[in-house]
Amino acid sequence: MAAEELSKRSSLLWDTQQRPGRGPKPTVNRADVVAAAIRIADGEGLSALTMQAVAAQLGFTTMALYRYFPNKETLIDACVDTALGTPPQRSGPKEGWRKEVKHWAYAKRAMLCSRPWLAELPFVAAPHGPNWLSWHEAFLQAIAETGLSPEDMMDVLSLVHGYVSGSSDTAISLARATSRGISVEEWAQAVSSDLCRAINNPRYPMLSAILTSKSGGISEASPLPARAGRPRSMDESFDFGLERVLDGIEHYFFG
Amino acid sequence: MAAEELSKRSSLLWDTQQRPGRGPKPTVNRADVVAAAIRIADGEGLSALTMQAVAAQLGFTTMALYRYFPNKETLIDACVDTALGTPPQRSGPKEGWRKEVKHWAYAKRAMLCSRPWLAELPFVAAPHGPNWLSWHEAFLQAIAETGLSPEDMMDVLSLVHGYVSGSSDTAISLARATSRGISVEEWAQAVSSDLCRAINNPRYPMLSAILTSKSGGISEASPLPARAGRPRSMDESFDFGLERVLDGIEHYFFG
DNA sequence: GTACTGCTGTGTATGCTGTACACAAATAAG
DNA sequence: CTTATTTGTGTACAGCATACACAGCAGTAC
Repeated sequence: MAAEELSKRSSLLWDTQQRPGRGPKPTVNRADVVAAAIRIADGEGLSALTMQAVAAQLGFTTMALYRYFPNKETLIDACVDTALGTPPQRSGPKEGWRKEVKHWAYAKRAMLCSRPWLAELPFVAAPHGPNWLSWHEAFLQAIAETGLSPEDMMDVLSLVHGYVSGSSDTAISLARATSRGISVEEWAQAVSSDLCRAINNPRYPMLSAILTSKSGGISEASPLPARAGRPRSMDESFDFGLERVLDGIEHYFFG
Repeated sequence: MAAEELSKRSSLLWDTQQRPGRGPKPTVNRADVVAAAIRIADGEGLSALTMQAVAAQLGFTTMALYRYFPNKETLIDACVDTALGTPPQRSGPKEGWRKEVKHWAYAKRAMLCSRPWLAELPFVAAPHGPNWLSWHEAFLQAIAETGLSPEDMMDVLSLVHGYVSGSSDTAISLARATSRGISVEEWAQAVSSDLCRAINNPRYPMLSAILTSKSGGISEASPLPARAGRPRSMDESFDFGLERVLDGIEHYFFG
């Protein structure tokens, strides 16, 4: 049964290896192996992360790695958790839950963008390691003062967490492209040329209209409070969405 | 430069192959190849999706596939777009933007969960194909009546889209596990045993407190409007978050 | 001390992967 | 009919994760 496999993977993440005294001392430890692997992923992308590359980085034979991790999957599990890092420490007095959550959200987005290869892994399927928990812990501390019930706190956590990780996709995609030597302009060109295939295509009337409208065709006719009509940057859109999420939380819980 | 590669990948997604008359008729077409590949991914997971497996499924030699797709990456691009499918057609009168958006969000979540292998691909990096656009189109139609400006519509789209795809992670992970023969109980057990490592660990005081509190320890002391104290299911949490997102949008634009 | 045990890193081998290349059969255009 | 072009095949290769047997080291038991 594959369920045991899950718990094996997980236990390796939490295992503090105490070596019994017999035999030669290992020349490195698991953390060193993980560091080498992350260096490769950071520098050359996930596809360059092979067992041979990691071994070479450490001056080892490939097979020596299997003394530290039983297989590549568990090595990657460890890389993911280490790469998540720990959320930045917020020193000084609390600034209110809303500001605290915003800091957390920005930090998480920045972390994800700085390691675009993380998003190439189905890392929800990976076991939850110490650092993954520490991000959750930090969030809960950010909203500790609100006095919400445990269940509500977890719901708020999964709401914000969901929004942040989902809406960072585009930024991550850009980060990956630039780390592969594609310029921002080239990337934007590629994305927009995909979108522009909708123009004048009867299958996409709304999209077509929006893409051709010189910002305002629709909003001018509308009596609604519209923000400035210029197109928004990715970061502005992220920020806008985050504010709406926080509004939603605020209105529900704190009227 | 890798930028040309992006546009090559994209153009294959939109290409309606008209074959010049010379040479033998191909026995199948691209759609057949994609269908075979998706059948494999659906049935045996992404790791079983090899060129050899797809070819075997079609009764071909492996190399024959390269007459239809120049490499595996472009085949997968096509699989992703096809697997996204088209959003369900909403017939009948519109029920108001809020209900329409909810329908869209549920449909998208259901689609993602029904094909957990989609989440194993960095598919934001993939080019945006016809079906990807059709989901965006459907969303825009859901909020068409609001009369928002094009820029605001796009921001609302990316907000809801971000929330839905990000917060479906856990459900997708479960779907993947069950499709691999792991029972719901086993999966829940694995996840919760990871979480429970936080208990009594001084690194995770909040998490520890929340996990040990029998639902109410914190909320009882709170004068805030709390929902029923029982733990929520994944779907309930998703729904709760979605409502908050919609609240946020509503208050901002239609306050 | 000496023998034993269990660990480390190495060397070699295997099966699977994506894919390059040359070719034969098939088909339409001239 | 000839010629050009395309389909599917066969063979080949490099790169991948990993199984297995082995050599040497470092403690433990006597």
